[in-house]
Amino acid sequence: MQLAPVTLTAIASPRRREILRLVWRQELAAGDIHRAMPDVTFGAVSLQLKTLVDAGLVEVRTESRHRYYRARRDALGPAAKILEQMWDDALWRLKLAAELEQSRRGPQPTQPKTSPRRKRS
Amino acid sequence: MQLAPVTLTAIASPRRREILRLVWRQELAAGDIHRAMPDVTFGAVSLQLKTLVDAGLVEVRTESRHRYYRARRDALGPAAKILEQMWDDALWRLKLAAELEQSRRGPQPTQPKTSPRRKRS
DNA sequence: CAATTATTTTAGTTACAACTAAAATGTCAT
DNA sequence: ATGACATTTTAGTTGTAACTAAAATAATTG
Repeated sequence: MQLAPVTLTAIASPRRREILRLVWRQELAAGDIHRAMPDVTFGAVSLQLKTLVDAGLVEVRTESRHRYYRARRDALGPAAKILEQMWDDALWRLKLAAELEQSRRGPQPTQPKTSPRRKRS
Repeated sequence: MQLAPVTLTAIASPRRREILRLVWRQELAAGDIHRAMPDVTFGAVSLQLKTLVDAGLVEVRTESRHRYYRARRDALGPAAKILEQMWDDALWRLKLAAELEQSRRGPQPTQPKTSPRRKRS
């Protein structure tokens, strides 16, 4: 399989990666996708979906009034791994942050926030 | 190893991919790199080099008047494979094109290029 | 048919990446 | 120091990606 340059530009956009993540393992209607990202208009989401479809990275199925989108994971080839890894890493970091937050509330913070010096002079 | 989003935007640019290819397996001075892409100014190349260095994808070594650049293949992680594959594919296509060209000069073309007409008028 | 829902498309705005030309910086030789 | 070379940095231009608001399309329901 050949990885087109358009694939690289497609996954370089955070917004499109967000969409890809949503439809990675399940079909979602355009409206569902928009509901998951309320900071942009429906039109914006629709345009990005079109970009992804044109790049061959997402497939669409029309059913009655709805249009269901789903990632074509195979078409992404080696890029699929990169995305999954990025998402895993992000989860990992979130988890770490949450644990840190937790411990900050608890009895003894394991690490002072800044200036690790014990004492000077 | 964590693959930063900046890596994706870095390799999404054809110009930066061109540079990465040049310094993939050898050090090159900024001037050498510029000489290999005469369609842009030296300044433009220098800016892209800076972008690549800032993204951590290229390292630089200063020696006397020159600055030598080289790809950090390990820092690219899974993206390295993608790039190499793209370049291999491009070579592959070039090779096919060359063979086609060759056979066009030879006795029997295996495939007419377009419009199989023998002669006009 | 009209009204409702789901989505796309158009036209226009804005932010930014990639570039150029020119000035600035740094390094070596004389 | 002066000049030549190698490169970076600055300031300004331009093309385009990402967006918004609104109009257009399309399917469904009463």
